[in-house]
Amino acid sequence: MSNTPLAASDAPAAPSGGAASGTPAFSPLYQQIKGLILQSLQAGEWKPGEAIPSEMELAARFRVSQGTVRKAIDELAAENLVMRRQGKGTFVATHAEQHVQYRFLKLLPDTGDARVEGPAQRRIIDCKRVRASAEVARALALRTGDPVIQARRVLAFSGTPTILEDIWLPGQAFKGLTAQQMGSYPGPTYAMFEIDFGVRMVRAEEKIRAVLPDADQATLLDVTTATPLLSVERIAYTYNDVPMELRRGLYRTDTHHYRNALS
Amino acid sequence: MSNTPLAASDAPAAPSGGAASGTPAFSPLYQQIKGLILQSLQAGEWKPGEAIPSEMELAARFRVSQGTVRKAIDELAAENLVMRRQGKGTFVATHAEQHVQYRFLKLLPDTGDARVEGPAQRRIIDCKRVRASAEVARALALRTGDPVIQARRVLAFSGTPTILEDIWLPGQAFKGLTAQQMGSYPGPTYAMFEIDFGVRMVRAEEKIRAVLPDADQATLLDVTTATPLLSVERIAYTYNDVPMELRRGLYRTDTHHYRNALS
DNA sequence: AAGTGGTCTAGACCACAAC
DNA sequence: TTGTGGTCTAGACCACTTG
Repeated sequence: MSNTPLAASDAPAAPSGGAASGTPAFSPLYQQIKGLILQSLQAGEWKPGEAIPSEMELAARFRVSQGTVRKAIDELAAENLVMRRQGKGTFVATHAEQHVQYRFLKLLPDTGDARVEGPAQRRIIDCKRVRASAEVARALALRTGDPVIQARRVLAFSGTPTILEDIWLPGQAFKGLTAQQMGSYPGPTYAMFEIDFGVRMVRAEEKIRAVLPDADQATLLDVTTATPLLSVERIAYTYNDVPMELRRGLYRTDTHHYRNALS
Repeated sequence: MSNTPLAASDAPAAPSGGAASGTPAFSPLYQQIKGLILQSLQAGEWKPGEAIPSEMELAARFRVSQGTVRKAIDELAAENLVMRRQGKGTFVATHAEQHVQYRFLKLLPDTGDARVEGPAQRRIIDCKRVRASAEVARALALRTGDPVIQARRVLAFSGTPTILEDIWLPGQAFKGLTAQQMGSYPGPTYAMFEIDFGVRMVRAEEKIRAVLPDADQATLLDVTTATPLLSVERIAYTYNDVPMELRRGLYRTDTHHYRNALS
């Protein structure tokens, strides 16, 4: 078969892209296929937790070999966008029934007994509509003054308040989010975002500092204002690197620690 | 060709492993090839920075197809153990001429201008032979009282002391390490470990907390004892998950932050 | 021109899950 | 038994680097 796939409804453009401009911008076929699958994911053609079509079906749809589709899916799986299960199929990743709950939370109890810790108790302090400050607007790629939803909550482990979080969400996408919703949903908040708002967090970046809490923060975490805390500023992104959440966490690290693997 | 490679000097065992014991312990061919390449890397058959044999050569040596070798190398490259360069070959990864210097250091200046920051000024405070405490011994998989080398140093950026590190190394492997060596080597310390001691750090794990410094630490970092600092406890591993370094870092986060990407 | 890694294909067979 | 992802092969061709 020719390297250039035939024209078809879903078929990709010829692999060798690039017009008269400077760089050839060569893009391999499997990357183009990956992009097409990504578009379908983004468009919601397959919902979180559902199976996507089999490799053979996708190969037929895109007029390429199974191996090419496989390599595209390999990369999506490596980025945690889909999940493969031998004998069953490939499924759209979700924060709900994830192998690890709380995929983005790297705070673990100091005791080696990882994840024997029960789910956190949540206490919603606040949840209101506000206007974006310059800083919040920049983080969420909005304009200063745009409507945002701001929430504050405390997570406690076995009765000890351990995490204080301030969360900012674009008002547009999260219209109608209530404190009730934030507090009552069982399971990860990001799962609730998927189900109730169709917003899927795909990756995140964190900036970590050591800080001292102000009086309010100290009270909520049941520590003194002289207790050093971990400040974790997270920006979470959906598809296409669109920021959809700014989250400032204050972590107590007297019985927990932030764990990171380097390679 | 048969799925079972022929017996040869370097040829892997039959792909379907497992004797009469419980689990079949099936291991795909490419994993076995990966293991064999790993052994050669560990044995020093190819030095850091050198090229390993081409895929065709390895395929011939192991009596498998090029595609199988490719998949094995793919995984090694994903783990940063080797580095592929199209048209040139596959090279043993090194901390020396790494694309990013300081592969394991995630502290960045707050200014978005990443890595415009010059190299850190190093000041060795101390470097001596001591006996392992219970804690150090556990981290390095030694016995309490075994000889270890302990070093303390301060890293400064543009004149501001920013990182205070205490480092413990197994005395066995690092016999003869001097303060002179720690201070005078240009480039990453891990590169010096490779060249002078043949020890290659392959991955690491960090536990991060917020702490207050004691008087000594505060003095060395030019802060007060009320200044919250990031405590970064790192264990670095060579091949086969053998721990070879314990490092406790104190980071000032007034002009820098610890950056982490989640996916 | 020769050698390397990178892409793409087509087909065979294996392991796993569900019916 | 059927269908899924997973492995393995063999061969063709492309892109990049070096001589």
